[in-house]
Amino acid sequence: MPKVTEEYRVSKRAEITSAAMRAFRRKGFHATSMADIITESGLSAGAIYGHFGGKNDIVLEVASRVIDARIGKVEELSSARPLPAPAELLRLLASGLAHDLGRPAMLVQLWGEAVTEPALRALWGLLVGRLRAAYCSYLSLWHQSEHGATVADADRLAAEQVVLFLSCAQGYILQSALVTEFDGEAFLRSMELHLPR
Amino acid sequence: MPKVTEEYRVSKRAEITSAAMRAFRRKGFHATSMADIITESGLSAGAIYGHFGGKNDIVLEVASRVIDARIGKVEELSSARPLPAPAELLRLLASGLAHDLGRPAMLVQLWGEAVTEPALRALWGLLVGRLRAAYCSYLSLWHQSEHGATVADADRLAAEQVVLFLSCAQGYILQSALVTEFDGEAFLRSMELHLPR
DNA sequence: GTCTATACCAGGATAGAC
DNA sequence: GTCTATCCTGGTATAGAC
Repeated sequence: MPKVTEEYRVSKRAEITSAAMRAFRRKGFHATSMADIITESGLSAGAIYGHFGGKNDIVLEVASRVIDARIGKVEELSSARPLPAPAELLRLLASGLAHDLGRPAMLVQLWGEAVTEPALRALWGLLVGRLRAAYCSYLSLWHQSEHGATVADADRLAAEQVVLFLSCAQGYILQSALVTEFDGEAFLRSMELHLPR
Repeated sequence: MPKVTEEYRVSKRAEITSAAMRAFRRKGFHATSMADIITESGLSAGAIYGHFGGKNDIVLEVASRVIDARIGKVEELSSARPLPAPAELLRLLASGLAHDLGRPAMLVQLWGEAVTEPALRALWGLLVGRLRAAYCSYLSLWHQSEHGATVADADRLAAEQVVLFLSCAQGYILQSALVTEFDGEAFLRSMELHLPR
């Protein structure tokens, strides 16, 4: 295969994915039809089906992008000095998410979809596993640097606490998607006060 | 209107709602079609549309039932003595939910749906508001009885913390619906260790 | 690779008899 | 109130020309 063709293919997929994200962001996930994606991309049905197997395929790509960005952020912040505090990390994740998606309604719809779509569910499991691992090593570093814990103690604490932090991130996403008068700042302040430090 | 007719109407609605819940529990929410509900109920399309405006209507009823049961549980446990600890309350809610729904996949799909269905979203907002209020007064009682806090202090603490507890409940639901090898016990133990007490 | 046009299907809802 | 049969819409995916 000639290299130009491969590059072209990749960039075309990215272009379509971006268009889909814009559409999803505007109308939500279920309400967006292939016709919407076609319009938004400026391409045609045929062109899109030449690059993706179908709507499901596109969704997988979009999900990867969004969650990958979060994993990248946690990893990046893990090597920042001074290390941000746990609640501060949540705040930074939230603002990155808001920047990418506006209201993260799309993610909530993605969860709903993953319940019945095996491929999406598998992908989600994989990505959240990686996110958890990244969060876990961040937490371990935090306990070492902030409280001078031994590596073993820090790892154990991190493993226990990571599920709590993930839940808070998920709760934040859910509530900001569904509660009309959601007060993100109040939520994050509450995390600062009452999450383990 | 004659009383028998009204009673009949109510019991018929309940019968249909139960059938719908069984179907949802088995196949998930989106994958369940009206045809499935019709089969499961042993009734006909006409009969069902005589009692509900459509699928959406049925969903609203189901959602009410499920969340109402949770609210009732929190209120009931608030007057139990000795008052269960916060993490214990979560454990009891989780087991009640498992009893009603098995894997609470249906709830996650409901969230996804609520993003785009205004009626469902409004209902969800209302119900979660009530759940939050119930949880809040429970937490206040807890701080008073366990730590001898003044009413004012207990109320303030409760208001700050309630969002954290709700997030944990939501995280539990999400993860138990989507993570194949989800370990509910480990999750709850982690809550016991690291949530405020 | 991409376009237009269209086949095809699932599923929610209704009509009309009883 | 309930049944059967059927309509109709919205939406995915494909066929075939360029």
